Amino acid sequence: MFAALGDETRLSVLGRLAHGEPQSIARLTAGTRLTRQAVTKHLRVLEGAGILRSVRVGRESRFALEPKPIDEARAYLDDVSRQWDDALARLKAFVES
Amino acid sequence: MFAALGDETRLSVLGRLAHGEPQSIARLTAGTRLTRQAVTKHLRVLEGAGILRSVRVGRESRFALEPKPIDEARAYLDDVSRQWDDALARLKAFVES
DNA sequence: CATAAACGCAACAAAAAGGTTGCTCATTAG
DNA sequence: CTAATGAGCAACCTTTTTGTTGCGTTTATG
Repeated sequence: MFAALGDETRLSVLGRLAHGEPQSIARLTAGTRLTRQAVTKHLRVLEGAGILRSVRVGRESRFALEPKPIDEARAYLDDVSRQWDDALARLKAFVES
Repeated sequence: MFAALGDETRLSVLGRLAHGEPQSIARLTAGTRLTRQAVTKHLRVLEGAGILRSVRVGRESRFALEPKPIDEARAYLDDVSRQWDDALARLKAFVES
């Protein structure tokens, strides 16, 4: 999941898909300096991580965002952050005792 | 940032640091099947991403969590999620009009 | 129907990531 | 003081990622 997000190209694709409608591969390729196949691979990675969902309509594949995995990632970070806060609080309590 | 989180070993290190006190490299290595150097590399990656902070105390380096970058990542995911919700809302409004 | 657009698949090349080994240095413990 | 522990550095190897090129297939368009 995080590995899928850990790439500039994929993050930019995500950004473009986040605030618009589903887009085809050719459309997503325009605006990058990469070939269509390179972009395709990135899209498949994101799809494999469950972040995107693709639908074939006519001769094009349209990719759209799938918000659930993103929420899960957010929840995970919440967890880490909260655990750390707790650990600090315990440390503080220990030091002050 | 996400790239730094996108590795099992590093995630587990993060998990172990999240709910405890700062730990040395040798300590973090125990419990993995990796060599100390391998773990060291992962720690440096996390440090390079700003997720960890290391302090040399005596002959050991202790690593601790730095919560700010994690909050930033969370905020980013919030953003993407919110933008997508808005996009869906706009689409819905458009369809119903 | 002929052509072009959008895509999938496979082979390949280059670069980056992940990991090990060997050696050295500094710090602590006995 | 001596030995052992905790680390840093560098070279090297293997695997994964990232990207390209070439070719074939399906769908739309003039």
